[in-house]
Amino acid sequence: MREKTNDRSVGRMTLSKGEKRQRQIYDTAARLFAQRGYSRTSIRDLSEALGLQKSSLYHYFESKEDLLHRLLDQFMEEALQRIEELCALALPPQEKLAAFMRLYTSFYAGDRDRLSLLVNDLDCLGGELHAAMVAKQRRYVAAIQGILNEMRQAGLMRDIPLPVAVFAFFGMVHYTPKWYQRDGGVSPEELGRLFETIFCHGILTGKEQP
Amino acid sequence: MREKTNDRSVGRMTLSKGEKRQRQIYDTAARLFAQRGYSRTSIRDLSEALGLQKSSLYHYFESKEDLLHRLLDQFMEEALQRIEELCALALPPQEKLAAFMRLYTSFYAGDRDRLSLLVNDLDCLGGELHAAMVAKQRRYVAAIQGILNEMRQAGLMRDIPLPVAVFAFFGMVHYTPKWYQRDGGVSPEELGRLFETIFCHGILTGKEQP
DNA sequence: GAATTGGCCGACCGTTCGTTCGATTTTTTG
DNA sequence: CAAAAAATCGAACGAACGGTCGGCCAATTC
Repeated sequence: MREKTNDRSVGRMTLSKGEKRQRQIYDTAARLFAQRGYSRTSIRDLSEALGLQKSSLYHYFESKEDLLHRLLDQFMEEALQRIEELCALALPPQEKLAAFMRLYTSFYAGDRDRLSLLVNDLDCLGGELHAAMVAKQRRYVAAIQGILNEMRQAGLMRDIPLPVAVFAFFGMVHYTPKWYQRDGGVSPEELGRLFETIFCHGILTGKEQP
Repeated sequence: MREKTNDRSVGRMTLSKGEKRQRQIYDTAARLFAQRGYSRTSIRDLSEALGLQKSSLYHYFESKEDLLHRLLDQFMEEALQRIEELCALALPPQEKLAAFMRLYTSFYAGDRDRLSLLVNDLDCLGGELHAAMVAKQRRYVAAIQGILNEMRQAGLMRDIPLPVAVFAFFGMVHYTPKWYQRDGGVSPEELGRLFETIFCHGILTGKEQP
């Protein structure tokens, strides 16, 4: 039950008891970790929230760190897949930039718990696990940096250092777990459009904009 | 040596041995807490970095939580003082907004360690201490929200919900500890001007801009 | 120079942490 | 329905944590 891929579950619609439990554990862990932070949330906290003994949990992950890694890895992998899918499209850079921001924002702000882990607790991983996650993060940065570079060369961008622009955007999105709530009247998709407005008007010259 | 105010030190230029030690301890604590996070940094870590026994540290603060609170309180108090000083000035709202952003950014990005504590470890405080810090934070939010409200009423702002605009800005600045380094070619003051550019063009209509 | 204070040490305490292990119960398989 | 596998339990472990206490040493005060 702790193997990375479960062959029997592909293409089936009913979940076995163990699979249901696994999802329940992962979701609860993400929620608790996001609420109180990974390091201050104990395995005991998690087990009590689930109504299980803490020793029972170790049938679903190898260690607390492994649990965090699985949560982060699944989340980032899905995001990366969608993003690189979008980057492969043949779109004019300006439209690609806007689409990127809408996708990134809506996906991340749409799963507040996981984003919170990504932003706050990634450094709790050590050694290889940490390095692997950082490597995945760099692929995001490279993606948006590539798009912005095109815009710069086309003379469409203000005189702002590329990293400053990139991290201004990441800052907006990655800070959302601290304040944004889905049920507050603004959907993740709307938030994506709003960030697109702010960022595009913020870093682009209006030369070719409507 | 752990009293909140030290009468003998006011208006004197030389620091006693204990006062020097106190600063050394606070600065080292801020650095370590920022590097590895408050909860994962032990009193033992701090004592080893200082070359002292951990019991010795308790002459300078009452508890680990008290130490964090002092770091945050000093930092926020100084920031608030400067900000409310600026807000008291009779400036047109647009200039005030720009000045606010430059001040806020340069002050916060100028002390990466303390900002990191503020963003990441404020929730490690419990009860009254936490409530007091949150109350101070609200004064920032109220300040910038007030300015933006003026701009909105004057019809100078895009159709963006006020909280979204406010936290987009806070997001940019509060995310800087994750990537920004003073010696990377951009000074905190320059960064403030860049964020001003991005944010103002991002949320304001160009109607009354040069 | 004696008395007082502030700074520091080293040993120790109780608690909580993540993790392990063998036994037992529940579910799935043939 | 029996055998195999998966899931859960309860007790225990060593390590690390924040914090305390009494005594020692050096600096300051009178």
